[in-house]
Amino acid sequence: MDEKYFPEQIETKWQQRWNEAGVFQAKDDQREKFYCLEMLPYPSGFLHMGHVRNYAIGDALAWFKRLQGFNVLHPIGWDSFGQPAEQAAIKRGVNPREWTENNIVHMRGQLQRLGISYDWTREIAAHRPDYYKWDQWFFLKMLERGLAYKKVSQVNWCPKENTVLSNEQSSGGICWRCSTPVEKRDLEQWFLRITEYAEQLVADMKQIENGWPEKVLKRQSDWVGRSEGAFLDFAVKDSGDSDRKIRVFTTRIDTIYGATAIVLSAEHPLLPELLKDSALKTDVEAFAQKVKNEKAIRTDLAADEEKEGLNTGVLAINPFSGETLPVWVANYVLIEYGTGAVMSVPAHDERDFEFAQKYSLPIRQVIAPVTHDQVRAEPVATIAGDSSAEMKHSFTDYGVLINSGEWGGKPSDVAIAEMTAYAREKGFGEGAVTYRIRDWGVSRQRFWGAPVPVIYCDKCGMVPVPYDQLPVVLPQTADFTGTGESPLAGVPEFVNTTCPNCDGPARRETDTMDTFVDSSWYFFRYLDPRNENAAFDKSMAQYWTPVDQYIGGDSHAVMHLIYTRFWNKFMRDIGMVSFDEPVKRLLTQGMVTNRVEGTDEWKAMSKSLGNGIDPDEMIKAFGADATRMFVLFAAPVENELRWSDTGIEGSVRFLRRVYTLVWRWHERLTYRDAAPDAAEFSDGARALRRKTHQTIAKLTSDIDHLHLNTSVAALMELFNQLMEFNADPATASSADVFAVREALEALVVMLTPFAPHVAEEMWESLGHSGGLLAESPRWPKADPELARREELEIPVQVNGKLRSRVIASPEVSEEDLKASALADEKIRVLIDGHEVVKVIVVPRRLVNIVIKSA
RNA sequence: GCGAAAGUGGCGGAAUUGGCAGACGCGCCAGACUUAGGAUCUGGUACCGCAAGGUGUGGGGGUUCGAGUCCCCCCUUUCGCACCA
Repeated sequence: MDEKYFPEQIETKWQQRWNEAGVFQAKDDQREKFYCLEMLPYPSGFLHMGHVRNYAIGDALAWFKRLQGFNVLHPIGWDSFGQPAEQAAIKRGVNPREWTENNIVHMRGQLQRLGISYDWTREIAAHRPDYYKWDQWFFLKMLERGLAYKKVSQVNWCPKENTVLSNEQSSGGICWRCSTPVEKRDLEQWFLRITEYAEQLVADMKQIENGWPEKVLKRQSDWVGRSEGAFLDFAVKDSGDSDRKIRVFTTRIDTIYGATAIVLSAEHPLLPELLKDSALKTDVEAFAQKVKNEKAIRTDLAADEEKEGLNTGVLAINPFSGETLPVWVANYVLIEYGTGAVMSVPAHDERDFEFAQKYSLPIRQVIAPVTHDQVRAEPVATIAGDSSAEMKHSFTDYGVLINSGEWGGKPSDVAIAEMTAYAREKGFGEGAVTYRIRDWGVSRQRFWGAPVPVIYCDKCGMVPVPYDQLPVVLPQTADFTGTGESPLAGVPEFVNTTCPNCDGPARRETDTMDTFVDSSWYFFRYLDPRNENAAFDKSMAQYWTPVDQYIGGDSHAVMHLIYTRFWNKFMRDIGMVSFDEPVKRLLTQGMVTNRVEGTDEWKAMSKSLGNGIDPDEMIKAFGADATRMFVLFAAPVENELRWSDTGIEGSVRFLRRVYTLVWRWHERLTYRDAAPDAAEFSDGARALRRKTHQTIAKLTSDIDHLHLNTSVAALMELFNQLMEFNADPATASSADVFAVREALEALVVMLTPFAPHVAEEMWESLGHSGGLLAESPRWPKADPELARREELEIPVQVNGKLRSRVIASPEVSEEDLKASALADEKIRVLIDGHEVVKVIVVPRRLVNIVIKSA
């Protein structure tokens, strides 16, 4: 140990030692396991502060569990397929593979300089064939089970350049390069049937609701969009023969007597047939086309535009009331949801209300508000009773049915159940659940991804690549024109192949997979990263998974985190894992922001805003330990973290002061006397020991709950108390030395999750040269007896205001506490001459004396 | 527009879940040591007031012996959704 704290020296020294000893390698042993996982990074080339925060949080937990004796798995890898590599190829002519590999080398170095305790022997990278082979394997398994399929779907198409555009490239409905209006074009694309699992994705949330942030589950549940209601068939009234029906979906069957129209989406498949005999055929078709065109243009525009519609002249019959209703086409009915047709109930739906007002459709109230109490009576006043034309708003709450034939007088919930059953009985409807989630489109017309393992043969049609021919390896390079068509299509050696079925000439699929496929199951590969015969061994999964703690940004709240749940359920169904949910606890950490120069705005660090902070520079200037500790101390993990240069200096200052204190004591502490008798401890020493054990108790619980900022604060408090104790190593009694050793050792061990390098250094110099902190369970145990306060300062209030304090022992009886409060001099002055109405005594907490004011 | 969450010193944030508001750190002020200090150390630091004392957790009301914490209304900010029938 040097006299002065030189972070750089200490950090390289311990990084080397850890590496040589292989202490972070997870072993397959019998201990209780802890799987600590951080979202794997995209190898963009540079670590940013968001990464540092993510990994510092995970590492604190990993260290904590390791020091507690758990068998900890803490791995890292690279989400290395994806656009930026291909962009670099297009712009600068670099090979995506080289670009990616170089970035990995650089970022790995950065992570190592940060000293994150990863098991590097398990490192994986999505772009390597030994990894994406298993993407392809899973794809084929899904294909076998009918969960992967091909269907025509719309893509953005620039008619001038003849290319496919991504949503981003066609923002605003025009081509990003030539400003030509974008068309929607139909293209065959691969999909994974996530909708098959929609119900489970919602239902299984119960299993994780205690470990996942509520807001993430909320977003996922919105994303799945489960909605209970009913399908209802409205018979089309036409000249005679046919028994055509229009099926609608509704969640409010109880409002059906208020339906005054049926409204179809412009893309409704039945529309052409319905219009066959209509006099308005041409007009309606023109209108429908116009709506379709408008929809094609608005890709990401807000959808609160004017509602427009047109009466088709067709009539339909309300199956409950027998009433005849006009059938309209309108722009506000979505083909993607439900059945693409709705019954329009203006009185009880905002959109229908707006539409009805514009086109003077009748508005008929059929639900009356329930008046629970007087205060809630208000809605009645705003809605007319029988003359519904007076309604100024739609009334969308549940209530009691009126004007609804035999159902009148029934509450909504009862009516919904009964009417649904009735519809089913009579054969014109049934209860139904719809979901908003749609199947996962995984086709990408890109080079830098896992090729979809499928072959097309003129004779045999679509043929899956046989399992023993996996992986389908990406060619070394391709022609990166940036046209939006799959670059693989331009590589004949790749495309041309033979049919596995008939040996005839055949072509390979040239689409690659969405990178979210790679990240859906990667953390299972860490368990068994070199396995050549399976994605992972089942027994490994049995031991290590589910993940105990997953940490990452909340930008992945829906996409990645819902795909990975889906993937797990699929793996369960094919017998690879035995549980429903892959992640027990999830933390979505807050963003790291910095002031944008010249403004008052705090925004996520980025190159383009020029407000980035380079982790390497911080490590150089302050050390990895201080950088990590600051990031953990500055804010609660889930909050936004505003960068502060002076804040990080505070962290170095703290580490340096601890270091200096250890330096002062280390020679005295390396030899141990026998433990002194309890009676030998001075008041100060007992207070120090109390603080030590209180701090141990606090950290043991705080770190587990990832309250890392308060953990660091508690360590600072313990340190402050050590300074206050102010013993001199040269003259201290052996009891004092004992107390200091206990406090200092606890402080050093508990500092490890936040500043592991300097902690190891100090641990060694305190006489533990035999073994690394990293190697054995050294987390201290709190002794509740020592942590207990010997005396309490009990606040005394008069009428709820703090007036005095009395000293009492923790065991004091309520009676005695009351008596000493009433006897207190300051209190006596205040209550003198007043009637004491009541005295509230909260044991160990406070006394409140209620008096009548004179 | 709809929905959710959150508002505590100059700043980041504590507060055992209804019981001493402001832990810890940053910043700031004063002092010490220094040729010097943007190093280090010591002390101070919610607001008003010389003080006694009073006020104080976005604003207003309420429940309670007692409210940052619970309830109602309002304001502001942030996030999510965007015609989901």
